[in-house]
Amino acid sequence: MPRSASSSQPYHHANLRQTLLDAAVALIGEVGPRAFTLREVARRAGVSHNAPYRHFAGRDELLAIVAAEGFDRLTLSMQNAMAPAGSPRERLVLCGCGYVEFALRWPQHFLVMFDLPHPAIECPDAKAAGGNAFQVLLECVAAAQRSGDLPAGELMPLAWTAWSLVHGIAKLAISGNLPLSAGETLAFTRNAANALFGRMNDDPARAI
Amino acid sequence: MPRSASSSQPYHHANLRQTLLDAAVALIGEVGPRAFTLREVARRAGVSHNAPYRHFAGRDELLAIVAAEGFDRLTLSMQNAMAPAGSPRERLVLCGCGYVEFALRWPQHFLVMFDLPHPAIECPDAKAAGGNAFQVLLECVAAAQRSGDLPAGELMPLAWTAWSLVHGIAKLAISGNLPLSAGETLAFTRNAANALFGRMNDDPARAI
DNA sequence: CCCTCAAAGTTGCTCCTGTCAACATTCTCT
DNA sequence: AGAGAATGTTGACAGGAGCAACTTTGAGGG
Repeated sequence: MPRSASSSQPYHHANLRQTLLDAAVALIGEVGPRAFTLREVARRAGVSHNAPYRHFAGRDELLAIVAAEGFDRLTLSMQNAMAPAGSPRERLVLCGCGYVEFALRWPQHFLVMFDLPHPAIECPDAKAAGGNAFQVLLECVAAAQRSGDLPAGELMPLAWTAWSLVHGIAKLAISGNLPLSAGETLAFTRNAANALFGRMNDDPARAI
Repeated sequence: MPRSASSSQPYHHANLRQTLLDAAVALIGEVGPRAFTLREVARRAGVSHNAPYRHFAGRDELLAIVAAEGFDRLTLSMQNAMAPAGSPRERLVLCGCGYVEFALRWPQHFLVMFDLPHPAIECPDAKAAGGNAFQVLLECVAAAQRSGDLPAGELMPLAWTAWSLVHGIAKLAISGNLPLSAGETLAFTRNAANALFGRMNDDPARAI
């Protein structure tokens, strides 16, 4: 049972599932999620065109799992970005920066997460991972409300506003509509978020 | 030469080109831009699977033209929404509402315009139409700066911020991530835009 | 008024993809 | 060692993109 190091290719592929997922992300990065092809992924992983079906129900499920992976990374990216924050307000701003940073670093994931027809994302893992990510934002907003950095009105409209701003920046940036470098985009994000939230506690954003 | 009213189907299809474009928009609305199929469009237009190639270089060009159509409608939607505005600041807010309203009314166009791999959009018509739409926003922002409703700093970062906010709202709304009706979404947009711009003249948004 | 020609549509191919079914190989557990 | 489940492979079928060759229609020139 030569399962340790090399030998002549474990044949039963060491870890095909992850290999396929990685190849899928790479391929999406090259040709976009639309031109992405299951058969090409299999080809790159060096297996037959039907091997992926032993690990995923089909193309859509593979993409849904890529999306779930993406949501997990998004959660981490926001948490990392928030870490050095001082005030709850700064935490919220940095959380937004983490969101955009994620999109800039893994645009493939971002596209799969948000640009795919919904049925593809209806996989429980992806929905749960997405919920977790949103929870990070929600807690930021709630904390800022408790501390008085944001007005004490309804939680959700505030959270949607914050999400919309950073989501828009992320989307426009990775589609090439903002002629900025990655660093400039992050600086811009911070300024935009400050403009939105900096003085919001002066005047409650009315509920929808 | 019975070209006027009816007769027995002009056979050389009265206006296949537009018929195909309309069928394409309808189909995209039903199945999304990914599952959209040239052959199905031809089927719905009642022509053979190769007739579209007499009018479009291929699938991508047809989609690019749908996108161009979309940008034109977006321009109109913003201009209509702005019409009743009083102050330049209100003009800007209503312009954003027009943006979101467009996305809610023609989500198919919106998806094709922004969710497609870039090469598909590299058609001159689409780029020009997109430029026109952006110009409407730019002029709103510039006018608000001139009137003092917005700080007099750099134009572009302000415009990008405004665009990002409404683009994010539009994108999240049509992908079902905001649990709001169309009317609620528009009210929410107005509030969010007011929150962003209402007091922005107190403190220049620093340039990137 | 007929004949020619270009435009607009059609049929028929080739290549590629997603997915199902049946078969082969390998691993694990006893 | 041998049974049974994982894991991969080959083969087949339906459907889409796009190319080529053929056919119909409409417009103009003699």
